[in-house]
Amino acid sequence: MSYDITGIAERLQAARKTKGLSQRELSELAGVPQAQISRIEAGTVDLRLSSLAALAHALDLELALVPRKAVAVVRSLSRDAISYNRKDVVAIQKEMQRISETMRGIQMSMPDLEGLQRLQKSISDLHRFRVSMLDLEEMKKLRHIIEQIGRPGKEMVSLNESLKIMRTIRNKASHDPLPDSGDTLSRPAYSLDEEDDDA
Amino acid sequence: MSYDITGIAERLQAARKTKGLSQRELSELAGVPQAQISRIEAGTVDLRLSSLAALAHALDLELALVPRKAVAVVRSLSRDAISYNRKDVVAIQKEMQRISETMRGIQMSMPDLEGLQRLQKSISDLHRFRVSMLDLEEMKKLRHIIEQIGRPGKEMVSLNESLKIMRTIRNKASHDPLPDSGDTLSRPAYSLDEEDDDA
DNA sequence: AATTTTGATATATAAAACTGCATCATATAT
DNA sequence: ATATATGATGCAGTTTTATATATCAAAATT
Repeated sequence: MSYDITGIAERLQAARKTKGLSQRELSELAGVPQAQISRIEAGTVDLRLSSLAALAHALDLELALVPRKAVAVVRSLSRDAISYNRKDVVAIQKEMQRISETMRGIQMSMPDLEGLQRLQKSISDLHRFRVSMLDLEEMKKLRHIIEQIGRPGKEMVSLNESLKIMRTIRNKASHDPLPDSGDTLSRPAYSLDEEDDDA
Repeated sequence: MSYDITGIAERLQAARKTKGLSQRELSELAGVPQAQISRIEAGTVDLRLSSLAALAHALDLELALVPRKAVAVVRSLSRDAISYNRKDVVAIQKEMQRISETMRGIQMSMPDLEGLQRLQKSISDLHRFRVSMLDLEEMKKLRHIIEQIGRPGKEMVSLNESLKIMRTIRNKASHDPLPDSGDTLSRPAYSLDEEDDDA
């Protein structure tokens, strides 16, 4: 029993720190006094479900009762979110937007550029994948190169380079490990404190 | 908050009934008085973490704090498919959820079933794709067949069939036309902030 | 160096959980 | 019809949480 409670406390503290919140900040978010948060994190109180739920909510967590020893795809999904940097999602989306806009401009100024349709199709195909599967650095590279297409004298070079990067992006989306997927099937993602236990 | 607590109470009761235990039997297992269990299940008390942990343990459940981001990210990403039929997206997500739950059950009841890991990896790999790229009908089929895996005598047949459907799903996700692909580059598919109104 | 922030801890009080015990209404079994 | 099981609910006593408030030592910031 008690290990469950300890784990919960640890999980709460880890989450708070991950979000870069002080106890006082979390206190304001969750409506639980800072002094209580300190005790909770220290494991010196056996807190009530309502308090736990309030803290969890403030930390973008959700309380769940899951079967023990189960390994599930949903956990895989959760793992995605745990390990995934939300900033990257936003950044990738922004890159994609810029790429789209740049492509729009290129199509207007040089609609007959050879290979442009191919590039466009490649970019469109990225929509098949989750944003989280796309590589931010490669997307940045792509955008840079696509921007060069509009520069006189660099059209074909840049376009071909873009196609090359597109291939890289696609390959990574298709074959890169899912975020932490190597661990997904072998350990319980829900209980981060039990990594070395019950695997 | 309160919905979290309600959900927990309901989950506890459902688990107890699933296991065919009376409150008195669970009381003995968990060391929590029957009267209290009744109140807990009725949601009339704001129980302590230790009580919850004891009950969970007796019901072969595990208390976990899982990121709500997982849901939020899924929701966020599915908004990408603005022009896609939202009902389908939701339906696909539900199918995915059911598939996950079913897989969880199967893994608990037959963890050593040959090929199960392969199937699970295939399902995980679906996460590379946008929900909108997944075919609802195929997902339904998949769920149906996966549900058959749990039936005695049908394990291998159903599992192999599942793998086959998985291949179909994957192929369609990779090669089917994009939804409204003609508009892809002209609409702000990646402007999640604009759509991020409810949270 | 001075100031601010952070988490830990103490105090007193109100509220509520928890417990053992008992009992009731209803359902089920004999 | 009687006996048993089940979940709900009441009661009184005990324990503990939660809270507001305050303060401290250490760390971080200015």
